[in-house]
Amino acid sequence: MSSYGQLCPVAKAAELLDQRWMLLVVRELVAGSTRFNEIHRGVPQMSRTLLSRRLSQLRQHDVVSRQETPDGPVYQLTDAGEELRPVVEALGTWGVRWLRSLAEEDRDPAFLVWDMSRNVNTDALPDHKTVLALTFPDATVSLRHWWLILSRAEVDICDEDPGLDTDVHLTAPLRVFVPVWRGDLPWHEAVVGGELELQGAGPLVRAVPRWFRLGHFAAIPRP
Amino acid sequence: MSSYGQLCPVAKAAELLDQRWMLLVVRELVAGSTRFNEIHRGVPQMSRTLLSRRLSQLRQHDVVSRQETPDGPVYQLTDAGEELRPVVEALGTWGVRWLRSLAEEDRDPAFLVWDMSRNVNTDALPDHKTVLALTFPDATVSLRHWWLILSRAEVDICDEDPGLDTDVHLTAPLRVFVPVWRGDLPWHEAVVGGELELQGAGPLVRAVPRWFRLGHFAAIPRP
DNA sequence: CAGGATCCGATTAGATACTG
DNA sequence: CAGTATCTAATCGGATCCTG
Repeated sequence: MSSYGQLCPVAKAAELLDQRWMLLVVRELVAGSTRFNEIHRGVPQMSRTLLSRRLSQLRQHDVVSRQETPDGPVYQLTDAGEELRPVVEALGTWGVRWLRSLAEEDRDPAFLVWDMSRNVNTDALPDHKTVLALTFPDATVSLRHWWLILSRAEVDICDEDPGLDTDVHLTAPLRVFVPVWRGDLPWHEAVVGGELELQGAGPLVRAVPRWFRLGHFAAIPRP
Repeated sequence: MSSYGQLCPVAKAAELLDQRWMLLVVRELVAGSTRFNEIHRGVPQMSRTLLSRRLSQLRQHDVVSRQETPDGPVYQLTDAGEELRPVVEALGTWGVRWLRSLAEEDRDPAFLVWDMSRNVNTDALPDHKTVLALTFPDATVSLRHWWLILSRAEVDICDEDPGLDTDVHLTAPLRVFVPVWRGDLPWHEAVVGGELELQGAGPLVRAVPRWFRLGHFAAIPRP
């Protein structure tokens, strides 16, 4: 956290926030994660050691508070932290508008599914527990198959067959589904193009697109 | 510029922007600097080598364009770059509200005077060329004395006596003047407290505060 | 689950010298 | 003025192992 030696508020803010992973940790907190492992699920490629350091730094600057509870520590944004929301929003808005090209390694299925799980439109779900199987044919074998167990109470992610009946099976290459999730490609266009397939009972299949809100920045207009 | 391996727009934007000095370079461009050395004057502690690298990266991502002119190369924000303004604004707004404590080394007189020079309210200046001498008693000897030569056409900075008649002499420790410039301490309060002194003809002295707009984020309300 | 301590390797920033 | 090339030194992040 070496200093820039400048009095400018941008410099002082950057000193804290431009450190590696820092903005993504803040993104997770802004998104509502509070537990250490919950935050880490949003930044799985970050080492836990570093996450710990970053959280300490945020606490030192009164951006985050930490409270011990019977269930373990809970991290929460302070008033100062809450006001970082516009920063993250501005950054994401800019990113989705102007940084369109994604490298292969950016299409991490683990993050994608985790992001899906926290953008479930619980109101639109069927009354009963529903199992949505996901297959990304172009992903590494170990990251190719996922299951989302959806109910109004909670959403579970499995990376191995949970042994439940699958209600709907979604198959699409990451090359297609990631742009859909980011809002670069309309859902129906991917379906018509034949690259996004849905199998299951008709009414359920038609309802699937409403089960999710898509990624946070999908609705941002593009240049 | 190693990748975060995430599809999230915040992550993609951070990959580019969270690199050391990057946001401050963007700040300079947003502030209107276009020439290499002009940009560097805003980030004097950054090595020119690194500034060169950062500008290349910004060009690679179509944030900045570079045009050869008879006077030399000119850097300008593209449409994408122009849209980084909200990011810098959000960051600075947050910084000035929540990061109040400045270390000694953050009160760099060189940056301060440079920032003053580009926040001159030319409309409020006297008709004739005016020399404002600045003394920061608590600064290192070599950074203690400055002169601003103010006219409606241009503003010049000198770090040694230009040999012109001084119209107004401002004396204040950085410990006081930097908070004034950041908007943490009202100008008149510093004067009343006796720590900000102005010497010169009465009408000129009274006009000085109107010659500057103060730092860009000085007017942001504080929590 | 939630980390702290340590060590090592990769990155990368800075200094220096050089070019047109 | 406006950079580039190269080398080195310091930093930082990740992996590993450990704790309660």
